[in-house]
Amino acid sequence: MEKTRSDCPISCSLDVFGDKWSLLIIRDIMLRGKLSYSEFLQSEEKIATNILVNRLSVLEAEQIVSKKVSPTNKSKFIYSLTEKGIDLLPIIIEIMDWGAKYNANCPRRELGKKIKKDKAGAIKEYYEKLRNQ
Amino acid sequence: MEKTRSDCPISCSLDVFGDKWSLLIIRDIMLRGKLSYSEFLQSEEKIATNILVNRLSVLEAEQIVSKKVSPTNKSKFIYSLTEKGIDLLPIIIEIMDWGAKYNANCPRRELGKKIKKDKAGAIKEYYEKLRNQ
DNA sequence: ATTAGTGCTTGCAAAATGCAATAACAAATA
DNA sequence: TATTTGTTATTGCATTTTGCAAGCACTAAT
Repeated sequence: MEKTRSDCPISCSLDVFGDKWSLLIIRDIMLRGKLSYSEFLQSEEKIATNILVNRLSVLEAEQIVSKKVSPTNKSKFIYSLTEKGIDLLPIIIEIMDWGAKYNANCPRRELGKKIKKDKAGAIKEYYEKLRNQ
Repeated sequence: MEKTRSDCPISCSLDVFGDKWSLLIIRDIMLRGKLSYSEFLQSEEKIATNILVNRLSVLEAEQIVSKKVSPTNKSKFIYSLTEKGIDLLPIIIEIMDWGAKYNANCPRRELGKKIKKDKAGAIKEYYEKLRNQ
């Protein structure tokens, strides 16, 4: 990494993923089963290719995602979460919960409803799901 | 607000605070008892004045913070968290926990240790503290 | 041999950020 | 009253990041 602004853990975290795109890529991998560059590009927020390349490389450098050649298609790369990346789950869940609570236009779907009913249970469930893949 | 990128609650949340500075201002109010423009300026990350003004106005427009004239000094403004702002607590806590876990140079202080030992308890405790002020 | 899929680069315009200086205003002080 | 200090905010300018469109390199499939 370049340089940190301070030794505050919040500041250090934001140095890594404090932007409008990084956590959306994490969301795609974590909650939507997306694995590849072209799948990330298709998300409804329409990330630009140069931003996507840049964020993936930062996330890889920070060891939040790992990049491997696809076993089924040698010209394709597969991105997956590392342990450090999986540990972003509670942050993602809390941001989702807050967003759903305060945006009338953000309907809670399956996971959103589960979070509202039993947040700790939802986190636990998804942790297990993520660790076993 | 301008326009949202999608109706995903994570995306909508990041539309509001997905940058390197907004959550640091929230941190200052929430965990460090800072109240005023000049106190925010003093934080070790050294936010620029134009960014600070801009973020405070966005946070106020989003009803995350409220701005009032100081009762003790009529030429001073006091910023405080609204209910919506207080609800950012779990996000702040999770980001702090992740940052402390994965940055060797980010020592856990009081709150950090409390989070590691009993995260749910720490959140509950700070919720009560924030609601009663 | 051509076409389609996949990941990535480049160029350029627009927007955001960083930095330094300074303004507007109120309160305190000389 | 005049001056200084404290507080919030603006401005100008350089730098960096982002957004967008086009295209490149390579592999796989037809």
